[in-house]
Amino acid sequence: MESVFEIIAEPNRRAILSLLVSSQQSVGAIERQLRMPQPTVSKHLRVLRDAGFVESTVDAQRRLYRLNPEPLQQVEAWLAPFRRFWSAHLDALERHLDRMKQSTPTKRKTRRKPTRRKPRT
Amino acid sequence: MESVFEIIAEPNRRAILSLLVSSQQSVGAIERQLRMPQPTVSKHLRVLRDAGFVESTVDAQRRLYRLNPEPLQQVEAWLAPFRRFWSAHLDALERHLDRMKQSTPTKRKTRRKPTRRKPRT
DNA sequence: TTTTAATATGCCTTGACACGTATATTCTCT
DNA sequence: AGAGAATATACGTGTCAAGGCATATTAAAA
Repeated sequence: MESVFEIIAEPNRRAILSLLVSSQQSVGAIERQLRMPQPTVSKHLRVLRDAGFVESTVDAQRRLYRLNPEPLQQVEAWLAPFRRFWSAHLDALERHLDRMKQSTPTKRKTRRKPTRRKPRT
Repeated sequence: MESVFEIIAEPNRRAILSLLVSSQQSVGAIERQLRMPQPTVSKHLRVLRDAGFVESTVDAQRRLYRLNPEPLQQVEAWLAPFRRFWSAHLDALERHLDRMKQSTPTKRKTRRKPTRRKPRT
């Protein structure tokens, strides 16, 4: 289980995380609210904890799990560069710029019609 | 392949998406820049396209792929509620509130020592 | 029309992971 | 100490997706 993205790819884990936004929860509480078998909850919590998404404290026999934001910030970070795509309604503009750049590392004078392209090296 | 999260769970797909941030690219260009076999690229692009992450236009035999932001906005949306966890440095405050809520749906009088916390309810 | 470039698809294998069920572990309370 | 609650872990199983390789497809160039 490498990246944070694989962690949050699992629906149940996302559910657990979302649940923990409001407050910390015991395993049993999660189990009941999300209607999933206890071993499933524990296993997912294990994964989440190993990945640093949650932390736990002990309260007698029960464990209270709470959110730890760091790993999610990685997602946030990855997402950042894309944000410019919807932050304004510059859809058209952006598409325009897109066309202009058209970077293709190999030298390539590609145009459409009469002038074709050279047989690429 | 259901959720957008599973789509971006794959490292190569994330790489492709990131590559498309700068400009649209042909399959071959992606293939070369990311150093991955062509079928792999095509397959991932297929997945990305089916999921609405990219769109393509035809340029002779080659296809130009460009980004489509919508699906990523879903990630953004899911992430939103968590943002309050790092937006301010209210880590301490937040942890405090966390403790206060402490919801445990079932009736449960199990307490620890003489004076624990009030039996909730 | 034959060849070559660019991309897509099909098949097969392999590995990862989620789940269910059973069981172990650790507390608490009587 | 014994019973029961809360949580963790082990094991076996099925599924599904990613990769490799070969091949099909489409378009262009010779």
